[in-house]
Amino acid sequence: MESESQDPNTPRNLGTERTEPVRSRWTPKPEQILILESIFNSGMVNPPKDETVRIRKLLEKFGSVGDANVFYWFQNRRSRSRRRQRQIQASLAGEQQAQATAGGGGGGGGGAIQYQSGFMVNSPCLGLSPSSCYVGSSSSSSSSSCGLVENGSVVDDLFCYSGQMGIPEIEQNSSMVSILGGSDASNLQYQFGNCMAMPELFADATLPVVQI
Amino acid sequence: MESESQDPNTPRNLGTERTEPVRSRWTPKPEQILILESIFNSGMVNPPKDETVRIRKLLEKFGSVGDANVFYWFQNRRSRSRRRQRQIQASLAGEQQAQATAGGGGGGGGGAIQYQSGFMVNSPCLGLSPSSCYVGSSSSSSSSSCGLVENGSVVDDLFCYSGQMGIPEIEQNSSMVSILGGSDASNLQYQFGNCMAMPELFADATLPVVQI
DNA sequence: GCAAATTAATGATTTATTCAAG
DNA sequence: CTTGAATAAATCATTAATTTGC
Repeated sequence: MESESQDPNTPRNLGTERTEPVRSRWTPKPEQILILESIFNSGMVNPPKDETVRIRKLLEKFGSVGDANVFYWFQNRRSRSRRRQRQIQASLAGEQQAQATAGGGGGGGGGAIQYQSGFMVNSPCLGLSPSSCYVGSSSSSSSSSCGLVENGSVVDDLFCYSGQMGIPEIEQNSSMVSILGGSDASNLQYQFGNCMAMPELFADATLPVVQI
Repeated sequence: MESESQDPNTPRNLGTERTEPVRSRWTPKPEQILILESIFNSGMVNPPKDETVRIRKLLEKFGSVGDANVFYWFQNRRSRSRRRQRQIQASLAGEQQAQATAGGGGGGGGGAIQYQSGFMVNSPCLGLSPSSCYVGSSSSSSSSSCGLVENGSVVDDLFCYSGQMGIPEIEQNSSMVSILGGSDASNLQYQFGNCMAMPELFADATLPVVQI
């Protein structure tokens, strides 16, 4: 009720408008990206809702996040990973025009992404269960309730994924390096989140309430 | 660790699975469809979140619904409306192969769908605001808190959309007729909603909590 | 060094497609 | 076959990198 919210105008910017709601977006912290990447690389590329909540709670130790942000992240991650894979395939096909079925070994090439749209046991290593899920925050973290230690080697432990990972997909280049380099968990610039209209994202579907 | 024998496949059911949660889906009541159609036809083809909640609350007077159901309904409605439009266009183009720009009047043809990705003032007639939004439930409604009367003519009033509608799109054929024919608001077969894993649909995004 | 301008990366939204219940 | 649900693809829009001129 009381839906007398602010002026429902300005779907996008009008250019000369200054009363923009300035819909700001979540900016994941380096540690959060680490966690997300590790989960994704561990094979859980499409976590179900309950797992997403768990992931969100874990990420919240490093800055405020919403479930939707986590969901979006995985969705985008999946999509872009797939697209990159396709582009690689296309460029290879275009490059070697007619040299198909070159029986290269299993190591380097592109691996097919294995979805698991329904469920998944758990992330093998980072697991989200109270196992050894430690993230190294480089300096002056408050050591909150979750056991987060600052260390460099545990970051590698984060990526252990118990031997077999879901997606090979060699792409440590993008952000991981800079993360491990210049991480500083002190700046908590928390956005405010006006989220005027996100059409997706609803909590209840398929009748959570019965309501006779 | 426990990755062996947990075949990460089964994106959907394997068919032979018996421990299926049996994801049952929402079955909108005729009155609910009426409301939804009227809102859609009134021009609000993509209601923002708060409007969706309002719509859901209105629909709940006729049976249990979730916000996600409402969102899905509009999404599918938009999509299929557009597809039908396209098919009509395609068939027309294929039929009259080269007779383009036949200056026919404004009445019949296909109108372009006008999205409103961000907001919308309100539904003109049905409005969801406590205006004259009455839906005719054919018999023995409980006349709950919202002023819902049973009447045949108000159904036409429901579709009034105050003079100018958003999408002409002649398609009263599909469901509206059967609705007005065999409506009976008494059967409240409420589903249970197990919703094992709906990856979309989350309530919070863009940092609802601050949580320093 | 710094800030405006430009580009790249990516979070969020919408559309198209697919699957499956009824 | 219709249509609710789910997901992938495409697109939009904002934030971070970066370049550029001073």
